Amino acid sequence: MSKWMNYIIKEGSKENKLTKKQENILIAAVELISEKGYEKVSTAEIAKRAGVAEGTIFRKYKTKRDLLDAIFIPSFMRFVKPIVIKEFISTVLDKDYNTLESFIEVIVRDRYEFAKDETPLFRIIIQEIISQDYIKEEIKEMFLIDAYPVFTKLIKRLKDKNEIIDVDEITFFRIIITNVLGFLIPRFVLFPDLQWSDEKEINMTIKNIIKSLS
Amino acid sequence: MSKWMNYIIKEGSKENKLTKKQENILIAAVELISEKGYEKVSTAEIAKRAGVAEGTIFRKYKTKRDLLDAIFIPSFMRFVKPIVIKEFISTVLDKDYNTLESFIEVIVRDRYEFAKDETPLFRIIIQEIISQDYIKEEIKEMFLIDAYPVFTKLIKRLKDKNEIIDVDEITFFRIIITNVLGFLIPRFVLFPDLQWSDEKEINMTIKNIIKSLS
Amino acid sequence: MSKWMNYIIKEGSKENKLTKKQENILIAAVELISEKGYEKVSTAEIAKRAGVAEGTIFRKYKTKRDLLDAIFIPSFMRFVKPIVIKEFISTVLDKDYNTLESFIEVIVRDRYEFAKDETPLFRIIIQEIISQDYIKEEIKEMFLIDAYPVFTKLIKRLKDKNEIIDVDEITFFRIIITNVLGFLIPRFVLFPDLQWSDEKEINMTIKNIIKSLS
Amino acid sequence: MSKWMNYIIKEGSKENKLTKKQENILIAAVELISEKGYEKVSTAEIAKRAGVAEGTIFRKYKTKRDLLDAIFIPSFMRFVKPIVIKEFISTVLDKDYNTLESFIEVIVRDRYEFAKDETPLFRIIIQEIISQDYIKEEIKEMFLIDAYPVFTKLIKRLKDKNEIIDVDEITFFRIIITNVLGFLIPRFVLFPDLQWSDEKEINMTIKNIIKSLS
DNA sequence: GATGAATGAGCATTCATTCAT
DNA sequence: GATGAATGAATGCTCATTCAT
Repeated sequence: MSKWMNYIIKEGSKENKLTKKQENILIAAVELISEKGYEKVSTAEIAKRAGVAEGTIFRKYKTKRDLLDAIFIPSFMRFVKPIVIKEFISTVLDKDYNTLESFIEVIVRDRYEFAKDETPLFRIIIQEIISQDYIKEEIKEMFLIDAYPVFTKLIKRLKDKNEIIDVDEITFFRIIITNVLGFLIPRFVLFPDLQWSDEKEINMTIKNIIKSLS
Repeated sequence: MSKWMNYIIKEGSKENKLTKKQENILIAAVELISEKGYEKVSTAEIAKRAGVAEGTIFRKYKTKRDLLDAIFIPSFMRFVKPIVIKEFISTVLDKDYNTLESFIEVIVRDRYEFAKDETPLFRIIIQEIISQDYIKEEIKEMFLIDAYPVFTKLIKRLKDKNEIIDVDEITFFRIIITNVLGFLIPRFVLFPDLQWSDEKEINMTIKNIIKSLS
Repeated sequence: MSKWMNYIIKEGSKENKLTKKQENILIAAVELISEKGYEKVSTAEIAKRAGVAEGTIFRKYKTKRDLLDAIFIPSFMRFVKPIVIKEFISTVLDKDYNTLESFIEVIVRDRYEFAKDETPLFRIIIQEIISQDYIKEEIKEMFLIDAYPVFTKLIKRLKDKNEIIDVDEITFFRIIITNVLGFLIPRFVLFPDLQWSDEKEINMTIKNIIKSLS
Repeated sequence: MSKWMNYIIKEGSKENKLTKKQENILIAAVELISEKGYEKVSTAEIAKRAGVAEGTIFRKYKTKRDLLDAIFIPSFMRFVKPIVIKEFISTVLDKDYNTLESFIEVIVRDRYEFAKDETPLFRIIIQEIISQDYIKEEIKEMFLIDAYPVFTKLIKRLKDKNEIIDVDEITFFRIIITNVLGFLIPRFVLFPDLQWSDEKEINMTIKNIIKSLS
């Protein structure tokens, strides 16, 4: 089981400890939804692959949607939050990652590692962001509440060092997101079978972000 | 009605002329599928928005999937083929677009115009490519049959002029696709509401492609 | 076109002359219903094979059932009536077919010829008799009104000649029907592909009827 | 509930025990299909008569056709197999039924008992044989694999005793089938309401078969 | 907690029939 | 008379969800 599958299970278990069966349900759901898409997978199918009765899913998750959220939300958080939360950015800035480049590099590589190690979860995240409008609202809100003030500080600091141009917070965010997803979506969702030189792509993504900002 | 909506309708009418009601069905289907995704839209919903009886849909389109294909296939062709078909590339090369930059610029701007003018169709295309594995196969096949030989010539020519490095055809194709979609998907599908400087993004996309190739 | 297909068309034409298209509809309907059964054939299918528009069928026949009746009723009459109607029996009795055997032979051979020459119509008749309870009522009524009195006379006459035992009219009728259908249904509907010695079977059927009656 | 309705339910229960509701579905289906024919009965109608929700039918039987097969196949086997399987024929031959007449009598009376006790099932069998061509193929195959070799032995034996003429296996089979169905179809399917002297008909059927064979 | 039979609203699809042209 | 687009009720079937055991 992957590191993050493990994390989701642990997360869920803060409130109610997950049984082995509940674990299997989550694993089966991630596999199937990632392969076929949320709408095309039936709860009966998930139950069958998980080796449990059809009703068992609904003991823990009131609805099918709840089950998806139990997968999507922590995955999404893990993927997005580090860009967004105070602690992460402070840490980065306080450390030797004191330049723009080291900061961007950490972000890109971390996102890449996640998409690579947890491709099924990454696929689910992308599917959901595309099809669920409400998620875009959540992202916007999350950005405004959590990221905006931190970004203000960060931008000021980098600008003081003459490392970046005078950008507003939204543009700063957008440039990073666009470049990261612009690499990871074709790489892991659309054309995973093509020949990719990942290291080269990562470096180019980093450089593009920096160039856009400086 | 948009230019390309119009095109789909005209296309269909080569064989069987579409009635006003059949037109309304297509328009309603594009709107709804683009908004909610193919799986989440019911034929009853499409019929209702189109102002027709549910049975009317099935007079023209044998299945719900047929209806989607009648929208998807011509849109997809319009989006992808110009990169791929002989005539287009020959034309480009024979004209004053004789340098790499002019060639790339035409491709990027054309794709951008399509995604901008026909955003609902573009959203449908992306949804389908993500969820339908068989489409990836079709793209691969289309590439091998149509694009590969033309690309060979094009690459040779550009290399002779020292405009590009020594890349194989697949890499050439991949670099273009990745960069174009890496811009257009966040721009029109994921975060259409953010503030975008389209002209700047287009230029950066062009430059990134060129840089990757040279 | 077979003799009896021709007859059905002529029959219908007593009131309204059938057009060529209406003829084609009848022909197509007989073929398809005989092959696939009434329920499994759609009016659209019949229209297509007949080379007419879907609506055309309903100009002549108000409902699909009307169309079947236009085929079934005259076919059925042709098949059953001769046993039942006065004129036929009188004719038979007045001629040199003056013995039981000649009478039975005419009936059996006529029925056989019909089933052989008009197998599709015969199949439709059998299908209908099996599935439509109201037809059994019609047969009963037809028997009581038309056949009963004639049979009374016929039976008396044959009994006077000592050719038959003392049977009531219903039994007389039943013995004939059973034996004829007991041969023709397996022969033309159930197992038409087996090797059959028709002449031998016909003779045996005749003999069985006579034996049952004498 | 009849003996064989009971058997169908038990049969099904070898693998999955049938619930009371599933039993009711089978009973309702047999009644309705026998009365109106498979095509004319809707699953909604069956569900209503069985007193269950429509979805309940499809929990056990994936399709409406599966439901019919669950009724038809064991009924058909019960009706046909004894003529066809080794054990039955051996048993018959080894016992005191050592003459042709006793053999034929067992077959005819068994078939008659089935059609009498399970008339609805018998009606369904006949409907199906008439309308489903693939069943005729199955019968042919079953005959060739199971019955043919046993018939060869049986015929040889009877011929050695001078009880029958020199007939091939197919003819032997056909004569029995034709005569049995030629009695039972008019008796139980077409005109069940006529006055029948069953004992007399059975004897005549037996005699006809013997006469045809000797 | 777990089961799986049962539910019933919802779905895509069919098709006899209508009617404006 | 003929057409064929349009209809809408009905059909077989799916599936998330419930609940008695």
